[in-house]
Amino acid sequence: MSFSTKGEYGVRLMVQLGRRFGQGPSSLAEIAIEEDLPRPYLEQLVMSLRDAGLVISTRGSHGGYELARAPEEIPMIAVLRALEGPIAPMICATDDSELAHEPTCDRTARCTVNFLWIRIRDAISSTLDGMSLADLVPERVDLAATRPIAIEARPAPPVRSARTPDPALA
Amino acid sequence: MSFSTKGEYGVRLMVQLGRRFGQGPSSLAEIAIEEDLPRPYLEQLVMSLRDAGLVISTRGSHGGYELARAPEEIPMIAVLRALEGPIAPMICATDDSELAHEPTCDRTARCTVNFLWIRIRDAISSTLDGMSLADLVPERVDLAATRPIAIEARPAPPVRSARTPDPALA
DNA sequence: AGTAATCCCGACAGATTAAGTCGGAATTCG
DNA sequence: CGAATTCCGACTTAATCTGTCGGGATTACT
Repeated sequence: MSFSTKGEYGVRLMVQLGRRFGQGPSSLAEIAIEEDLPRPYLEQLVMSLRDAGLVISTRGSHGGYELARAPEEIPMIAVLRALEGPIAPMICATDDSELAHEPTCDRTARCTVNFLWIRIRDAISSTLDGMSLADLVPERVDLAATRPIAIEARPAPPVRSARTPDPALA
Repeated sequence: MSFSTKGEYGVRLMVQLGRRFGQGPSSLAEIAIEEDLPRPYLEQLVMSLRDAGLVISTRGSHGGYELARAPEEIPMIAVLRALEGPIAPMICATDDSELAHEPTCDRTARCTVNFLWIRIRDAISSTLDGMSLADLVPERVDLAATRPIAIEARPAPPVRSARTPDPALA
């Protein structure tokens, strides 16, 4: 069970953009060097982020990418969905799962097991719901200093809402 | 982000064994037919489960597999770990992750991002901690009838309440 | 206008892994 | 003995992920 490195690289890219938020567009080449990642590959990833409305691009000289909104307004679940697709621990644990497979619910354990995947999916979703990019933007040093608070003070993500409607959140 | 079908098949196998608990060993061929899964592949999977001490095997004629303990005593996290390896959403998010990579914590976002994987890993772990094989063993019909109880009776998972799983895509 | 920087995008290659198969050896029951 | 069954390693095939390449489009600056 794992995410792909696509997710890893993409999140690192977003963190870099988060650090530079408000400074105008940053070029991919710059970030690729800073993070020591292959630039051509980042080019692929950033397109998913752009299509999801999480970053905006500026073409031409002195162009680059920047966050579409402040890091606080970018839920991590949107980032990972853009990079990795829907959060589904198993193919059947997507939207339609609850009823779509009823007809095949004979004596096999298929649908029974589905219950498990849905629970896991919800656990991941609610964790991610409680995190925004801002939670990852500080440098490691800062993060380490506040970590006990960061972890304990946010036990069960209270699913904060009432913020600008998220276009990437479907 | 997903589990492999190895996990799916393996859990279904475990559910079948759970249904037959106390009836002596069941052959794989039998279960493969019931679940409509390739028997040779199940053979591979069940070895992981055996090595993990979750099932015991009886060789020879009239042999087969059976649960090593009652379904209530088999936490689902053990089943998935046996089938899929450690619950690590990213390679670095295993136990040692916290300190092993400190030296490489320069200005890149690598370790910062690690924080995210650890949160996700913990969310999955605590969900799975609250479930045993017994929660999946009843037939689908029975499960549906008793589900509210099955969920509430185990307070552990910090998953949001008994509401039916969010149909709005993870 | 020209040039350099940058995004944009499709196609491709290589590596890795997952999924599934096969054949046969070892073990046990009747 | 012979049938049923676990056990186990090797193999194949298919898919996916990771990463590369080449060039076109767009813009800022001089």
